[in-house]
Amino acid sequence: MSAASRQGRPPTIRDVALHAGVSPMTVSRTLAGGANVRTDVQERVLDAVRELGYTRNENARSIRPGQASGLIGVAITNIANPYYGNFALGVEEVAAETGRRIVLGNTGEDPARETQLVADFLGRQVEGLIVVPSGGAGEHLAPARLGRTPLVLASRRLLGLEVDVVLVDDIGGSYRGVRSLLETGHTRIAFLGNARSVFTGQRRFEGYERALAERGIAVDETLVRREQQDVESASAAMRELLDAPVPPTAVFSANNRNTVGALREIGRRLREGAAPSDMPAIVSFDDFELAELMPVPVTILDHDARELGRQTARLLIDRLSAGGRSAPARLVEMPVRLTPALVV
Amino acid sequence: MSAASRQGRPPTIRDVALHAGVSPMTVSRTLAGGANVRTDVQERVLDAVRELGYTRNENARSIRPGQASGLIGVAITNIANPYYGNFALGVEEVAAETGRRIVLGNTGEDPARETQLVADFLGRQVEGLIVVPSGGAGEHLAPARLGRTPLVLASRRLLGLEVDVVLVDDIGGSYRGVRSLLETGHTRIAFLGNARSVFTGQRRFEGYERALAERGIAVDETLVRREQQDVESASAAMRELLDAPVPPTAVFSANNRNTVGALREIGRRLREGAAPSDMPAIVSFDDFELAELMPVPVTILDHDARELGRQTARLLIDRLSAGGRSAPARLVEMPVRLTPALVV
DNA sequence: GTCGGGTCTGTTAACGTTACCAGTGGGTGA
DNA sequence: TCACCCACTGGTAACGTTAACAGACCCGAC
Repeated sequence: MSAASRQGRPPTIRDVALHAGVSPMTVSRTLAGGANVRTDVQERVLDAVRELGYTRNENARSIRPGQASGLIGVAITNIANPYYGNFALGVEEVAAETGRRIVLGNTGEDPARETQLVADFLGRQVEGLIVVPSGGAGEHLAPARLGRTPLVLASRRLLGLEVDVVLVDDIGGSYRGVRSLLETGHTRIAFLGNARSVFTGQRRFEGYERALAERGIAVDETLVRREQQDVESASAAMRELLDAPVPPTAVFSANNRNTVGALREIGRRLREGAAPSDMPAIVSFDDFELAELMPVPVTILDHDARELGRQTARLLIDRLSAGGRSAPARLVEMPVRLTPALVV
Repeated sequence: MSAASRQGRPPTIRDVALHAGVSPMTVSRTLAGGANVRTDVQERVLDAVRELGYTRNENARSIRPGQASGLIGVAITNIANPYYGNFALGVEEVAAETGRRIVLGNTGEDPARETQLVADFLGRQVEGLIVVPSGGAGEHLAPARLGRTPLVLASRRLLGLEVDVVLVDDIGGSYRGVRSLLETGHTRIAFLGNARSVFTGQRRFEGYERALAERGIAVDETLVRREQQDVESASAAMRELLDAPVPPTAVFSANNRNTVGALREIGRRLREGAAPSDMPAIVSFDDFELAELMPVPVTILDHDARELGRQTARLLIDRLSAGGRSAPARLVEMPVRLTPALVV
């Protein structure tokens, strides 16, 4: 029988103390490492712990001053996206190294949910916050709201917020991707991406623009589609582009969702008898599995989401171990790797 | 200035009370909904809350008897896998409906990490646990360890553990998938899957076996590969199969990782000049994006991971709202949908 | 012998919150 | 006029934990 002493409530340190015939303090000391507790007493305590199935109440522990909760709040925009899954994995990895755990929340790109999430994280006494901002103005991340809780932003930046940020080299990556298309002779290159209001969407468009400008090519607004939110709308945008009187010969897709949507549309046309050689070449920002098996050449602009997570977590851990001292905000930019299309 | 009253520590309910000229109790009542607090007093309190940037300390709150933490611990084997990402999303969705939040942990298929994770979850006073077991014996999930904390298992089952489980119709799905291959005339069908010790690996093999047996075909052990852990080893296994004196004409892949590995190997051969018609047909348990664009026909056995997450969460929420009453353990089996290969 | 130092253990008082009880004051009905 | 109820507010004590202090004991040095 390992029944708790009180009806249906988990055993407390007092129950363990009683069971082992010592004071709660001795139990606490034993569990904290056993300094200044006789070995035989420690054993008695640990036996009692096992017998009662005692687990220390971390919440009660964390309300005492100086006791950190060991939690890091992570707010991402979409857990189902493997990109953010990998990001979370990287964060978790680094957090685990310092014995911390992550609480993960999904904002679904909704600023209201993000606000609520951050408030909840703070209420649970997280030691620090990692946020992939979902586009809102970000008052809920203002220093006054966060108090002493450090914050690191990932992927996107918020204007007017002086905090650590880890970004991807969106502009440089896009520039190189589009340049690779120009070098193989393409001049009508379409852009599929996020709205101007999305930080990465804007930056990736900048890279596109810059590469074209270098060749003296003006942006053709009829080739630019920036409102797609999901795979379906990306497919639709691709359909419009391909049905235009003079369709593009190449497409620069600024993110994973757009790439998948574009490829779905291409697949549809191939099944209807279109020739692969009539389909545009694709450059995709963000990797996806089996890209090398696509019926049209797909060049990948890849960055390691997991490493992005690690870097972000490291900046945060840095702040945490620095105590209260506030260093200036840092900016880290992750490199982007270009993988040329494999020819099937 | 919204400086906290005490150096660098977040404001407490007492600070708010002082600032609003009321007692802590009145603040607590206001924050709990405002019953029996005059409207003008409520406003004064809420003003003080805003001004000080006060957030209720949920940890302190949760140590009082009868106050639930509002947390659900979710242990999955691999966050980076979009399958589990979608699963987590489903859980989060249902949890959010009841105002609860999830704490997500990654076990990486390591029973030791799972044990640690569960202990930590319990220490943080989660209201319930959702676990995708990572293959260990599961003593850390025994009722004695969990006390009153309800547990629901997803995807896999643990022998000797009488708890709610949500499974996928592994056997039936595999059976149908393999039968579809038999019906199109294949008789040499290879199996790529998980080790016998993995619950789903065993079940999916059973479906494969059953479909073959129905046609009077004995399992050819030279066509069975069950030790692959990742994409690379799956590719290697596929290579061996294709290099055999009499290669299989079709491959049943029991999970996403094996499918991707097999397709990578097929892609390699196609780039080296092999004819698509010489490649085996594929049936894949688990969906993946752009399957319809593969150079060989891929039939998909799909189940909705997000819905699996929702179902799992619902079983748990049920237990939570049932109070202490213990109903018998339930088993839910999710259906599997077969999507025939699209011909390019 | 006793003093100093160490090791070991227990007592007390918080941490931030809320349930419970005890008021206070005003209104209503007899 | 008085009893009673109700709406409102505050004091007290507890939730499970640990830091700080205090005491008990033992050992060796003077």
